[in-house]
Amino acid sequence: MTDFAPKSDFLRVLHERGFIHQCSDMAGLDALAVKGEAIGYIGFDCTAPSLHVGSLVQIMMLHWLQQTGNKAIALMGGGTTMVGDPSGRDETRRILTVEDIQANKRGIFSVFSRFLNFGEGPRDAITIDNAEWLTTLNWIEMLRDVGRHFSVNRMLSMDSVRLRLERDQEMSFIEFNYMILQAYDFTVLARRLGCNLQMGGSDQWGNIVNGIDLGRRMGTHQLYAVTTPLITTASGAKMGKTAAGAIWLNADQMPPYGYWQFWRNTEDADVARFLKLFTTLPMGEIARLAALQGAEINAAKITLATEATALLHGREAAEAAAETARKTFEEGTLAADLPTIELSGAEIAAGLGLLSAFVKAGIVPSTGEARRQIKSGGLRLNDAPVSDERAALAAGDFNADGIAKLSMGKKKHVLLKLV
RNA sequence: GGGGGAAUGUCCCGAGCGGCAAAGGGGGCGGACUGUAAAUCCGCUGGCUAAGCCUUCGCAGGUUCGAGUCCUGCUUCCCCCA
Repeated sequence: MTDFAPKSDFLRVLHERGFIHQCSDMAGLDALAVKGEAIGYIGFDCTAPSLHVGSLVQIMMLHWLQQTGNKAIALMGGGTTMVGDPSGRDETRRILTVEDIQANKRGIFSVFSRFLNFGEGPRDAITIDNAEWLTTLNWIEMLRDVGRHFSVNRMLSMDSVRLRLERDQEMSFIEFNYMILQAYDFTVLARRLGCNLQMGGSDQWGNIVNGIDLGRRMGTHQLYAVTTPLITTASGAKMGKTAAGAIWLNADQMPPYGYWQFWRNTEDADVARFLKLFTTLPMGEIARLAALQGAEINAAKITLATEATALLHGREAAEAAAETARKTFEEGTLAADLPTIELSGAEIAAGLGLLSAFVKAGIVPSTGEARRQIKSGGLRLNDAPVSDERAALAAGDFNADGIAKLSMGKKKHVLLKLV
């Protein structure tokens, strides 16, 4: 793969930016993409109301597919989510209700329009829900048309199944069928939309290749597979899964400022890789940023944060987040658009304890935690360390605009605003 | 169907002679060092109106001054035999 020089913009971009882990047939796919005839899809589970950063690599791949003149399909797994993908899971997924799945689908779709141009034109991206064909399948027909092409012997040898069996972990029949449905999706998309490429994370390789196989047996045109490497941080942690919660892509679950901060805090060793994967900056510019050493690399992190945030939330929100961070961290001044909690004057007059104020601001989960943080010197009111657990907020703690700043650690800041 | 084992601090793993807010990890949070980085070191890691009070060891009862620990029943999971 490394010695292959793609002729198509699509594969060249994916290759130089580090998106490709495996590909079923580089030359074959390249030939299609050169003509702008690659029609690729990625399936997205509807298990949560928003996608998180972990799905961003796939979204970026669709983005590039479209940007390089090919057709992108975002497949919503409204049907497959009812079954549950066992890949990479030790335990059976919780079975979601149909209503939940529908709600999740709406939340997830809102993100795609940021990265893809949807429409009716030949180069426009489209979205489609596999519930459309999966939910009306007839069991006997399915067995005869599709099931006969699957060898149970081979299914048992697939990682997603084998690993479970080897560890004596339960795998229910419904999950066992997941790979059949995903393979079937590929052939349906091939027949309906001329789709010829499925992309996904490296854990999807088995499922995707099954689809290619099924396509051949069912007489579709040649299908192709591309998978991305599993993206982890240099320290080995999975992307986007912090203890504070996942890094969601929907703004109502992860506001632009928080999203910007996530990228700003990237480890040094990850900066270059992430710039390539998660921004659309030209490679030359990335090379320049990647060459920065020591503390200067912070400039690259700021660029990474702003560019990545701009892709998702728009340039304006990204610049605003950058500015808020600059004021807060570099100048130490109040930035008005830090997360803000409103308080009434009456609450202050009634004597709101500082501990409770920190809880109210969502900085700590309990007053007990607030006490502990005070002991280790982690809490600050208007940048002055809090030392007295029994202190109460006073009118004097608020500035002329009726704002006080509560902080924990270096990074967590919340404004209290009198209304 | 028969026999055996397991469930612990609501993030995970895990120890726990009847005196237990419960060992030890991991993770996380805070502090120091730095550059809003990594690595390292230190501290913390049930709740509250806090020298006190309340609630935790699968569920429900029981024995006991006192139960995570003993007894009974139930639930779920695993293993062996059929």
